[in-house]
Amino acid sequence: MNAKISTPLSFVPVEQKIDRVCVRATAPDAQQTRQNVILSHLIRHIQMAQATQSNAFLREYELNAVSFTALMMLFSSPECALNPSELADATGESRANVTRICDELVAKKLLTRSPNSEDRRRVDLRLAPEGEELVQRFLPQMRDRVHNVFNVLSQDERNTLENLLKRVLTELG
Amino acid sequence: MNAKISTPLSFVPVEQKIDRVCVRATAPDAQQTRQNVILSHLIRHIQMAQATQSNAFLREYELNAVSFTALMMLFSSPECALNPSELADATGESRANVTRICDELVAKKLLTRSPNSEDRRRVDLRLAPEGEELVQRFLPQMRDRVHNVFNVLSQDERNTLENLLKRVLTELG
DNA sequence: GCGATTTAGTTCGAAATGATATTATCAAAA
DNA sequence: TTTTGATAATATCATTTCGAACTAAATCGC
Repeated sequence: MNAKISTPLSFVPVEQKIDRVCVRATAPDAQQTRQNVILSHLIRHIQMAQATQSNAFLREYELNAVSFTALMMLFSSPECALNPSELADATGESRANVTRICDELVAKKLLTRSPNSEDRRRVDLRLAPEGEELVQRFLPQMRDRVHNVFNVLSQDERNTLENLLKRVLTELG
Repeated sequence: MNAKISTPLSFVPVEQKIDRVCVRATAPDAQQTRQNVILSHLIRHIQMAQATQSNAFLREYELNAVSFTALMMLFSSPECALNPSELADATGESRANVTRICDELVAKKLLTRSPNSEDRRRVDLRLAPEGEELVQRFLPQMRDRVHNVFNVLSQDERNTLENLLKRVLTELG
């Protein structure tokens, strides 16, 4: 019953291919290109592996990683309320997708939608009590999942990683 | 100041929300939880921003990031050939998706499919000359895109980042 | 004020992706 | 040999996602 998908996440074959790309491409600064591409793919593989694992865990509870993230971001907002566009920024999802996700969450009574009194274009999304309970219930388990992954690094290393990733993200803005 | 007009990618609001999650969750090791969650979301946001940018660039040429990565991985393989499952590992995509992607690439004459002579279950995917040209043509531009992002880091910092990310990915395997 | 522009949110259609079942082949054990 | 199980690839179906078009409401410029 160990349906653990045999996921050979070994990055070695990927890295070898990137090496060969750089050899074949004969770029002027092949070494740096090689490293940049590797960094890019590392991030991609990590993200996909994380999403896959989170989704597999949450599926039993008829949730997915994006919905849970949305609930968590609401959970952590003042009065548990956000606008759809704020939620889109917080989760990284498109606004269209946020609309759909909120449809689902409202249908599940985890979330309420109400018109904003000051700006009638806006909508207030507010976490319902059931949504709050749900977040409280799953947070520890989700925390453990993330925990185990980054615990291979020391505190210093985590600080370094955080700093480096933030600078990279800033560059993408 | 903080309200940067054209920067929806600002991570600051996300980080503030993560902070509040940790405060509310009252975990025993809130500080470390906070950092782990931030790291997780940083990686997610970087990956999504990268994918969005690459897709936007490649769309003009009726390609997407995944297809291009597939072509690149073939480009760098011995004899420009791989099996679908190898290609799935190299790209991080599911096998089902690799089948579909290859359907497209074969239709575009960028790729050929032929049965493997030794094991008739297998299929040999081979980059067609047109596919090879295409990779050669776009590689410099794709390289520049990745380049600019990671160039904010020094050589030492890139080495560190590579090392840290590899250890994280290993933990996910 | 008032038209033009911008912004917030949604809708809709198309594209991308994954999970599962299916088919064909190989490998290994009985 | 026959059977059993594993593996490779695909087909099928449902879900997820984004982009573009759209509506409504606010704001800006005059």
